[in-house]
Amino acid sequence: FNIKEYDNDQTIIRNGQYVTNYYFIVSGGIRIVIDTPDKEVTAWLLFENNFFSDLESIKSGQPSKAKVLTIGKSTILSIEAEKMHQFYKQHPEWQEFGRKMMEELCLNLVETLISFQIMDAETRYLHLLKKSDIINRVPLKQLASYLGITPSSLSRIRKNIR
Amino acid sequence: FNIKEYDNDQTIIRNGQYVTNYYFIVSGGIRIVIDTPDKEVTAWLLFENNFFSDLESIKSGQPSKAKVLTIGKSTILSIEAEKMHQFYKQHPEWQEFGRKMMEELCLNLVETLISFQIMDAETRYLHLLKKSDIINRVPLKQLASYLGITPSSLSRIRKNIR
DNA sequence: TTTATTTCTTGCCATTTGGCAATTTTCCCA
DNA sequence: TGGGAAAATTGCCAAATGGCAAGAAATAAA
Repeated sequence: FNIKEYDNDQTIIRNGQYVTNYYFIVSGGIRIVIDTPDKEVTAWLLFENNFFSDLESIKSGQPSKAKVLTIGKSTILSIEAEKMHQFYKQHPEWQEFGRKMMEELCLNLVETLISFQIMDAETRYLHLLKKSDIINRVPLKQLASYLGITPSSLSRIRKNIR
Repeated sequence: FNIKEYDNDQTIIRNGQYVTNYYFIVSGGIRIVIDTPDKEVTAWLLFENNFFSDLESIKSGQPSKAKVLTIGKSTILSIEAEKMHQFYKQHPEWQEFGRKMMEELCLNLVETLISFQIMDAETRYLHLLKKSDIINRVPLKQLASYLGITPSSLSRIRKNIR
């Protein structure tokens, strides 16, 4: 394991990088950002006690399509995916840990996905407000793209709610 | 393993059921449907050679919030989650299989989620059209809710494209 | 095959969301 | 602490999407 301290808004994974590590957030948070021709989209937000990486890049060996930046001062652990896989081979009982980790992530992804299928933007915002404190930890701009809308729309939604 | 043949549109998992099995689609397909007060939403679509279940219900022991129905004549394998977990314990090397399964699912979920964050409905439809033949295997009504829009909107999008 | 049912399409209009730009507010850092 | 930059709010209007309902088309049932 490798431990590293970051300041606010520092890059952990660059767009185009070949990702070879798994990461764990000890403190602070990260945002996973997709660069598109016209904007930056916050695809996912994570805070302390969560794992993250770019599974696709690790699995396929292709460069990452996303970048990862810290939110506030953050302490991040990292381990080579290769070492982790070796560790799994030597201690197969730990595979269960990896599987449950993935299951947990799937459950969160499914919940978020369904929120896009069944809710409009305002309901999605209220839903997020209820279930997490993400809303108080990132600026409106990033929250908006996480919700799949523009900053001005989110600003108007907030005004409606007041 | 238990094997079972289904006709079109038969129920594999009922809404409110306590799910205790993992499933595998040998042939045919399934749709995962969420009932909301005003409509039925097709949350996910899967066809042959894929696993599915209700991870949340299995994990939490709570009744399922979704139902699962066949698409066309389908052959479905099922196994008790409990047996599967025992099997994992006895053959830890298979945990890797379970973990990779989950990873694969995560990758698909992430891709779909990002499509909601960065694309409008028309682009999302074209994207789906390009990457899969789902579009030819389910009626417009179900496709629309999978894309998070109404049937009439999807019908108009199709008209625009022509 | 014929009938009945469901799905699909389309028009009309309301609502939501986006694009752009000006102003205000907040935040950062020199 | 002050000044500059970024973020947030808001108005204006355009575009996208939804709600509803009627008619056409497709599908299933008898």
